[in-house]
Formats: sequence, structure tokens, C-alpha cells
Amino acid sequence: MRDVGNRPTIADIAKRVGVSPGAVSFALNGRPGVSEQTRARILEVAREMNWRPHRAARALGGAQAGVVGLVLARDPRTLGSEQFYTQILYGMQDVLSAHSSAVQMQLVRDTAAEIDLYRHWASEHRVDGLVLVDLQLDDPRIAVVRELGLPAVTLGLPGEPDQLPSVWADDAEAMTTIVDYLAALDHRRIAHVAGPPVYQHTARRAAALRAQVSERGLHAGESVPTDFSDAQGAAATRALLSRADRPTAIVYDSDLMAAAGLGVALEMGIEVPRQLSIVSFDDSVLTRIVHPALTCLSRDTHALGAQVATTLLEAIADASSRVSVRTETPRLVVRGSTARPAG
Amino acid sequence: MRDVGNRPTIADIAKRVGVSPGAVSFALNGRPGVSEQTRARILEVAREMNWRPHRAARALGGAQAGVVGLVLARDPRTLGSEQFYTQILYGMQDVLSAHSSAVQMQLVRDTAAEIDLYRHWASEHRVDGLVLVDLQLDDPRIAVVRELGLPAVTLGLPGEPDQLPSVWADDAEAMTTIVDYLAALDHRRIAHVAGPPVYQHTARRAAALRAQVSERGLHAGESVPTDFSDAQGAAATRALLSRADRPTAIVYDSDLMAAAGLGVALEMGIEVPRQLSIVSFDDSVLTRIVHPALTCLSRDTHALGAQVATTLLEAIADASSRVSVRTETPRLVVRGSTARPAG
DNA sequence: GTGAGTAACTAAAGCGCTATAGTCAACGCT
DNA sequence: AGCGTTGACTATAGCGCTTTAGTTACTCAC
Repeated sequence: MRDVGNRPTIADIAKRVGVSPGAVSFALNGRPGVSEQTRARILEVAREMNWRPHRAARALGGAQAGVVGLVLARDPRTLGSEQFYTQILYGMQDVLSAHSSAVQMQLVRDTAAEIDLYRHWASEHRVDGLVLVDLQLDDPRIAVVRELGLPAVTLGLPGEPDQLPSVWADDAEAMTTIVDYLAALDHRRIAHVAGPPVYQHTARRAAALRAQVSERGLHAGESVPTDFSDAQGAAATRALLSRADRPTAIVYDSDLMAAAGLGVALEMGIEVPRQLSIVSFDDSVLTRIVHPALTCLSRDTHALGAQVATTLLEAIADASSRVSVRTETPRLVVRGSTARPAG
Repeated sequence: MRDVGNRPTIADIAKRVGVSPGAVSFALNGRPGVSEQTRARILEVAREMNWRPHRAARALGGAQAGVVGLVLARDPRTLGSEQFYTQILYGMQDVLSAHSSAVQMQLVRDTAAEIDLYRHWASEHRVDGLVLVDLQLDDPRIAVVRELGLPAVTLGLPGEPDQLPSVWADDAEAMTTIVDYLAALDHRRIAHVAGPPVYQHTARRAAALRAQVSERGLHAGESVPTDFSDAQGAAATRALLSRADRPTAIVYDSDLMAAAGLGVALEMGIEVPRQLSIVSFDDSVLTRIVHPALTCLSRDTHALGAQVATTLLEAIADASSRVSVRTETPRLVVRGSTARPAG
């Protein structure tokens, strides 16, 4: 086997330095119990021998696995723009690697599979903590995570406050930002192509839109649910644009659907932005690549990931932590897809 | 600590059944040394107590970590559509989870960081094997992986044959398929917006294009290198289309660049497909979402990932394995972006 | 100059599991 | 009857590390 390449153990270092393995352990972990002189000598030898801790051995002693889990529940056929999570991952890694930890990302088919995976991970001690994304109304994962005693943070605000530590941006305020802008351009009929209604953020955005519409006396504020796929995004757009009093502006819950919607407008001969304004809730290359480029909400996703990691590390260190970190509300980046409506 | 939630160990089962821990281990691992009757009893109790192996404990005994690594070296700013790797990941997982293994995916900035990570993983016994992607000419990772004694498979053919087990598709043939089709449509000036020239697949495609062009007596066959970003894809397209004898067809190494190229054509008032045909080497939502939808090479990425996982598992089981699995050549999916050139 | 206190260690147990070397009874064979 | 076998176990060591409970040698106070 390849394991014959016997890597150095703590005992090897001990022998070489002439102390006991315990002393080496103390030295390497910055614990008291060895003189500064011996510590220095041990560290030197360890570096020289290129020693690295054996994670499994540490984990066995009850220590941490050095891995946090991030599960994405997606229908494999509707793999949308994973850009967002790629960035989140990147941001998390940057923080975690400084704590010699890593992210274990896994894709599963649905929430049931996600929950199975959590149980599995917990029973095998594979992860030290979890990041829960795509929060749902009455999310079943929260109870499971609590039952398993796994530290976790949610990306997005859970339904009830104080359920779990969370990192979130204000969806309602974000929607308000968009409506503010569209209303200022004199749009009166604004529609919303939303994600699946089970998601907290979708529900919050739809509610915010309704509130804004009634507050400002606008004409429409309907949210059309979809499964986030480009196909349903297109279909919803087609339906909205086929109406007699069709909206002059559509807000999309994802960049992918916004791009698909743009395609539909093109196909129906409706000019963007002259006859229809389009706003996307997500930013990515996609919004920049289509023509006209899409006005969208943009946020520093990398920083968001880093924040999530930081919060998770705290939750791991202090199981009773229940902090709720509010991040900056995404800001509106205006591009070519929005304008004052014609006529 | 949360670990107080004492999960059952093999010793607990032993006590309950009234045998020694060793016997339980035999029973659970399907090893001889226990009667069928006792084995059945042990398995029953294990299920009842919801026992799961503690991975760290197993790994400590020299067993496998149950994780394979996949590192993507990317400049965080030019994170393209990672759809391809998302699908690969999915395909791998489906195979690996049947062997109670998982993929550890990590994003790093460059190849140097990637190599560091491999050394780190190896020294910590974190992974059982690696998947090497985006193969380069004279790839430095191959020597490192060999030195570390880590089983690995390459996704894409390495420079020298028999360096490592690999799973690959024939890039030259794929390019030939495209040129065949374009030539049949009477395109004479075909250009190629390529990736960075260090990549094996880019080099192979460029070479195949040159070969085809000279063989068929076409007029151009230039490959313009880029960094895979939409910006450079757009710039390359702009340069090509600004020439007096501009190409009538452009082949792009990625869907992202193809979409960006389409945008440039639009911006320059060059009609697609009447005045310019566009072909992408990659398929994804992106190619379907733009207008016109892009003609592209398509392959079953999920199956590809599964194949990679299978090959890797073999390589882990048999370190001397050097199989080279050729997968089907991507097939051409014709959409609206290609046509007979005008005039 | 004796006892308490402390710094700097060592010894040893233990984390959960696997693996190897016994042990012991039942069996078959000459 | 005595021998070697076999099957079904048990006992034990060990994987690499952490951690607790010692054990020294020293220092300091009175």
C-alpha cells in the first residue's frame, strides 16, 4: 500500500528531540507544560521532519473534524446559476482555511435527501457544523439540526427569530429599493416572477411588493411562482406579457429567469427597456452578457460567504450562540434593461 | 460539549449482545469469525441502536478517509459558469455515495495553491484520491501526485500517455465535427476563440483546426487565446470581426465566451447567423437562453462525472491502474446561431 | 533544613475500530 | 485414547494524538 511512505508521527519527533510524546503534543499545541526552549526545539524538529497532524487521530480524541458542510438541494435538471454559491464557497474557504478547516459541499436532489445526509454526517462525525441555505417556510431542517446537536448557521433569516444563528440581508428592503426606483421612473404596473413559494426569501419579497403596491397605489403587484428554471421563468413572462394590461416592469427572483424573460420579450417583439423594464434580484456574469445588460441587485457575495464562515466558527465554539448578522442590503446596479416606460 | 450525545460504539453493541467488541467488528464487516446466528443478532442490535461507524476511528487504523478531492484552480474574478463542474460533481457523487465516499471540492487561486493543497491533504490523510482537471501542457501536478503516492485520475488526456489513469473525450475529433459542419455550410473563414494556451484541450483543438483548415484548403484557422473570461472573449471577437476579411464563423472554447461573442456581433450590427455563425464547445443553460440559441457541442456531463468516479475508485483499489477511458465524442447540437453565410 | 509549591516534564489511559494472536470446546481420525 | 483440526470466539495491541495523573528536580519561605 501507499501508506508505507511512513509519515512522521509525534512519537518520531519525541524520539528525535529526546522527550516524551506528551511533551511534543504540548509544544505543538501551544499548551503550557514545556519550557520555551524545549518548545522551540520541538517546533524546529517538527518543521524539519515536515510533520502534520493526522486529522483522524485528532478527531478520534473527540476533537473537530475540520470540515463544515454545505448542502445544496437541487433538482439536477434545473441546475441554475451556481455562481452565487460558488462565490459563497470561495468566501467561506478564505475564512475557514485560516482555521485549517474546509467546506464539504454536496448536491442532493431534495430536502429529504439533505436531511438524510445531515444524519449521516452527524453519525459519522464528519462535519463540525452546517450552513443551511434556501430557507423554507417552516423549515424541517432546523429541528433536525437541533436534534443532532450540530452547530449550524442559516444563510437567510429563518422564519422564527432566534432559531439558529443567521446571516441575512433584508429582502423586503431590497424589494422596496427596486420598487422605489421603478416607481420613480413612472412604472405603475410591476410584476414579480418569483421562485417557489416555500422559500422564505421569495415569500418576503412577494409580501414586500404587495405592501409597496398598495402603499403607493400602483396597479399590480402580482408574484408568479416558478421553480427557478429558465423554462418556467420564460413561461411566466409570456403569460404576463400576453395580458391586456401587461406590466411595464418585471422583477425576477433570479438572473437566469431574468435572462429567459428578456428572451421572451424579444421573441414577442416587446422592446426592452422601452416597453418593458427588467430587474434581476441576482447579479452574475449572465446579467452582463445579455443585451441589454440587466439592471440588478448586487452584493458582495464573497464577503457574504466569509461572514457565514465566521458566524459558523463562532457557533461551533459556542453552541449557545444565536447571533443574527444583518449584512448590507444589496444595492441596485442600473444597466440597460430599465427605463421610463413608453407612452 | 455537544458530544455528550453519546452515540453507540461497537463496545455498546458488544455488551448488549453479550460478545466481545472484536466479534462485533467481524460481524459488521462481513468477515468470518462469527456464526451466522450471532452475526444476525449483532446486525439487528446495531440497526436497533442506530450504530454508524466512526470514520475517524477507522481512518486511524489505516483505512480510507472516504473522501476524494477535486480542486478547481480559478481566478476568483473570472468565475465562469461552473455548470460543467457542478454536473461532474453530481455524477461523481452518485457513484461515490454508493461506496460511502464523498467529494471534497475546493476552489483555489492557481496551480501553485492547488499543489500546496494536495500536499496538505496528503499529509493529513484527508483524501483517498484526486481528480485532476484542466490539464496543462507539461502539467506540474502529475509529478506531485505521483510523489505523494496519491491515486489520481485526470479528466482529459494528459500530455504523455500512461501518466495517470484518465477519462477523456477526443478534442480533435470534436473540432473536426464542427469544421465538417461549418464547411458543409460553405464557411471558408473559420476562427477560434480559445482558452489559455497552457491547457491541453485548448492546444489540441487549435491544432485540429489548423489541420482541418490546411487539409480542406480553407482560408483561416486562427485561434485567439483568452483567459476564458467574458471580457476577453468579447475583445477577441471584436478584434476578429474588425478585420477586412472577417471570419464567417467563430468557434468558442466556452459557452460564456460564445455568449459574450454574440453580444459583440449584436453591438457591431453583424447579424447572427446570417453574417456570422457561432459555435460553442460547451453546452449549458446559457447557450439556450441567449438569442439566437447557440449551436454547440453537447455531452452527458453527469455520466462523465460518474465515469471519472468509477475510474478513480479503481485507481484507489489498484495503485498500478493506468486505464484510459475514452468517452463518446460530444455531439453537435444545432440551434439558431449557425447558418449558411450570406453572400 | 524541612515542607510547600511550582515548573518541566514522563507515564499511561483512552478515543472507536481493526487485526492478530490466543483460547477453548467440539469433532474427526487413526 | 490421543492427536490435530476447525469453528467461534475472546483478549489484546495498536493506529496517532490528547489529556490526566503522576514524578522529579528546583526554588522559596520560615
